[in-house]
Amino acid sequence: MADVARLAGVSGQTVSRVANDRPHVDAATRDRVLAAMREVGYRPNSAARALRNGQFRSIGVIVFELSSFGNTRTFNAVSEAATAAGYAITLIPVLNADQGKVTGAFTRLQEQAVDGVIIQIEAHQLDEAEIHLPDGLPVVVVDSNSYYDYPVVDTDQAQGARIATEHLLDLGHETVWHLGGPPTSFAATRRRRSWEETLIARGRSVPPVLVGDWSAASGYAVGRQLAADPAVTAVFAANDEMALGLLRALHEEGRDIPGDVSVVGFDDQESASQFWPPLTTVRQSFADVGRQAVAALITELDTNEHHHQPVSVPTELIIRASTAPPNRP
Amino acid sequence: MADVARLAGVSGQTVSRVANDRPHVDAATRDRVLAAMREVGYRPNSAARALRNGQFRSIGVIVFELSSFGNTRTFNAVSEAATAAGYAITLIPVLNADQGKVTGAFTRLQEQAVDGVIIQIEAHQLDEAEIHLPDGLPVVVVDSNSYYDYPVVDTDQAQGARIATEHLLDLGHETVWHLGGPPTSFAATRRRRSWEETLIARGRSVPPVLVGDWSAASGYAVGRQLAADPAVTAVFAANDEMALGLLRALHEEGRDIPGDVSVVGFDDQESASQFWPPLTTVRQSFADVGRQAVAALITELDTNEHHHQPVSVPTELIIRASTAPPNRP
DNA sequence: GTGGGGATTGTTTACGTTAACAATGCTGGC
DNA sequence: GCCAGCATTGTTAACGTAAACAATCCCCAC
Repeated sequence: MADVARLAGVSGQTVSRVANDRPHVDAATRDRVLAAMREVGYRPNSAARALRNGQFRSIGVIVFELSSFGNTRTFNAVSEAATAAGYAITLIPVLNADQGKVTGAFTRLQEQAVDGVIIQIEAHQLDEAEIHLPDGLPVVVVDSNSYYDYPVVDTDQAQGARIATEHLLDLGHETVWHLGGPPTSFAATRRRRSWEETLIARGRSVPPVLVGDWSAASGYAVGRQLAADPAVTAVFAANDEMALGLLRALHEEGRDIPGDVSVVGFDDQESASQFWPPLTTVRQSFADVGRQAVAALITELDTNEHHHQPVSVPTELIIRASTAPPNRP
Repeated sequence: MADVARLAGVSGQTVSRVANDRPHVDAATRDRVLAAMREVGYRPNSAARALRNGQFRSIGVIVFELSSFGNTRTFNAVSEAATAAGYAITLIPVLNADQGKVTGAFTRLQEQAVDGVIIQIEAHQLDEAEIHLPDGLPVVVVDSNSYYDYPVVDTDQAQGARIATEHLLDLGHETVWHLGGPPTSFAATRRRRSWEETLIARGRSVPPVLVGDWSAASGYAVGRQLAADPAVTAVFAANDEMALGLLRALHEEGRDIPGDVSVVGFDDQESASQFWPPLTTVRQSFADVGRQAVAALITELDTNEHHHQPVSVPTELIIRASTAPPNRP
């Protein structure tokens, strides 16, 4: 900056004004400074800026398990939205989400001088008492329970599970089995509960829940039980991956899909349309969740006030070839 | 920091020494300072640190298309490795990789005061002439061609394609068709070339290449042609997603896998083992690529010298149920 | 012609940290 | 007992930027 000032024959302050597009700079002077900047290859040093202004134009993101499909997609949307809003993204991945790790991640983010934090970790893994946030560091929580003292953004899990279950019932199935996600997941819990409530509301029997861990392999393992049971004619899988494993188990057992068994997934991951058969599933908009989370955080940053209404992003049923009315014997 | 110093009755310098675990601090004093830190909730301000030290302990990552499987996995590994090494990750996603965007991403990273950059964009999308790096900002390129003036880390695409093709030939197939990735991708190009070279080395005919865009949907679209051609008995798909679409096309055409047609994929994404049938595929270790990239960058940071040998991470053939010897008519 | 007021530019200072140097006190060998 | 030398602690200055304030200068209304 000093070089630029010298070259342009102005003070550092004027360079600063030009760099920040502030008024009160003569057009000729501005051009001179801009030319000098180009010549010197001047880039403002954001460390100094951050130090001076007390903010970094940077958003910290704490993610647990970037490997899973949904988390990745959401993170992707968050990063795009943040970038579009002129914020950089500082990522802290947390491998095994225990208290210490999460708290440590927070500590690191504080040190990184981020302006706000988006936590993308299922909330029950957090113990509020354990996490000490500095006052004034805005936080938005994604994919979690909503009793937190922070704004929460999430897919409307209940609605998604309901339309999936109702779709199968409307096709004429007597009841719907459920291949659930891990009980440690709030999303899984809410999908399971909504499925159950939907069945009860329609006066149907509620079959026992089979539980996987989101992975296709677990869907296969659990799916073998479902495939072997001729009473099963309709299954709602808590995500597409497990549905994929279930499809394989049904194929192996020689059961026709959707002739013998209808399957609905959840996510609408890109390849779901290419499963065999193409999967009927609940599309959730990770992109919207990410965008909304960033929007909520930026609102907090700008206005400095929480608004605690949780944001629920609706889902949409995508009907493909894996569901059909049951074969009447 | 001033508060801590006052509370502990020492100077700021001593607090700094404690914070950085420097010697020359009395044990009693250290404890007093630590207690004061806890009481005040002191966290060092990394902006000031960065300003003072000229480095941020932060690595910038430029990623094109975080949505694709491989990129995401690699990025994930990069973030974990960097975190383990005590570096934070600053992500700049680039949506549509044109020159301007990439250059802009660089600019932003420079402003973010990162210590080094990992570029995870296929290199042919970059035009070296267009990119002006400040001297001394170390760069490592992932997944790209290797004629760059930066260290390059990538999966050994040629070896992977070779073992896939040889596996099919060894099973007794006359030749191997190829469902290739987009020609704009270096990885796709190298896989295609290696497949071709392997066929030629064995004196086999080289069928025309069919090209997809990595997506399962494109694999299906292209796969329909392959499925309709009875001469096709073995296909090497350039990634698992396209293989999934191909499997669907073969199922639709009523062709038995692996009885009529054998299929090999590339990636070994998690669900490949649950495809129908479970997919024989080439496993590439994105985790290794990410770790190596970080290691190379940190070496550069520490020693301040390039070492230009490209790093090639080997692949491994995972044999499952989608490949078998051809049916002899 | 004169003074007020706005536009433009410069000067000073502070942000929080740490390197370099200075100062103090203590230990031990002669 | 005295001084060298080391351990401990404090003081000063600087990193690059921008806010606050000060200083010019020019234009225009009277």
